[in-house]
Amino acid sequence: MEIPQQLRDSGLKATLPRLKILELFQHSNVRHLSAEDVYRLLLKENLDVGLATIYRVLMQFAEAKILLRRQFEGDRAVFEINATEHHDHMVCVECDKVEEFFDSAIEERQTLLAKQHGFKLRDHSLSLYGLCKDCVARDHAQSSASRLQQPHLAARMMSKLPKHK
Amino acid sequence: MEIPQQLRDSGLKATLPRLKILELFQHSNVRHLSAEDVYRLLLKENLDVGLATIYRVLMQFAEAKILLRRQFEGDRAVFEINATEHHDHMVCVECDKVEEFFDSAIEERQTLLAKQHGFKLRDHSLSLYGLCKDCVARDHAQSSASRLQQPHLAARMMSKLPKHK
DNA sequence: CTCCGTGCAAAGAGTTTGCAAACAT
DNA sequence: ATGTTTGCAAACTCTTTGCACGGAG
Repeated sequence: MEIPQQLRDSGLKATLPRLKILELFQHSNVRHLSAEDVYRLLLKENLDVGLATIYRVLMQFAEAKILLRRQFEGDRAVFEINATEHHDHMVCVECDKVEEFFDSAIEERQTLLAKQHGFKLRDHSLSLYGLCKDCVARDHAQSSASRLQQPHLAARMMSKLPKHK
Repeated sequence: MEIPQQLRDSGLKATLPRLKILELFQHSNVRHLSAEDVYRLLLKENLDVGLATIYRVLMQFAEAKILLRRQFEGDRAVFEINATEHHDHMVCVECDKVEEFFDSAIEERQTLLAKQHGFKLRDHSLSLYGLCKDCVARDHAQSSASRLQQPHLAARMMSKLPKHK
């Protein structure tokens, strides 16, 4: 669907900040972005947007179901585009990378358990926290090569951006 | 185990605020409390504690594994005593009540999925959000008895405390 | 007596809101 | 033209921290 149309369907005018933000989520290779991530990426493109606007737009997009808001451990919320099937997440506690997964067995158990408790399920969130494949490998390499003084061998996709908090 | 002993084992002196807070978690019929919940409950007992102290104590208890910190949807963290087996939560989006559940099938799938992704699992959190049995019943009663002008029929265990946020 | 722990006030991080100017339609 | 949207600054919420006093061991 055309992007401007997608916006109009939600009663939102097709403004530059909104178009750019949506574009980011559709084309960035990082699917999960925080308000600040979006802010910095737009500044990089010399877009003069305020952080407040980004929060507002993200909120509107989430209400319009264009984006999904996710709250992993910690304080910052991240957003992802709502185009794929429902899924849960594995979050790397070292590089913050987010992987998605889906398991119908777990989904079914959840539904069943809710029913057993007389609970009317509306939403659920499952997140696994740990070390991703890359970080396990890197950590292992480091402990072997011992005294390389923490090379901090890359990995963060949002490269330069200081790991806030 | 004696409470003061439990504290000393963690290198914490047995002070009044710490004793009272621990006592709260051990004897309150509400297992999940936020810093502010604790604050208000202590004030009710005419305990003159600062909110900052509560945050500090909760943090120390969480580090000492006496309490577990949980972050459900939204911004406030809640704590519960770490005395029972691992479990996950169903959180009522209407009355904020928290129910606990455990399902070994889900646990096993999680472990398996992590392994398949080369992910070194360290922690995980699963929360179901929806309406608890009581709220479903109350909502249903209301829509039948129609115009009773929102009786707000009870339910919140933390009674008088205004629903912060 | 000696630190550890406390209350208070102030700082911090992330997010939201009020407002006048700028923009989409 | 007109109702929306924006950027800025200030407000807000939850949490953490600095500091001097007070209490535990």
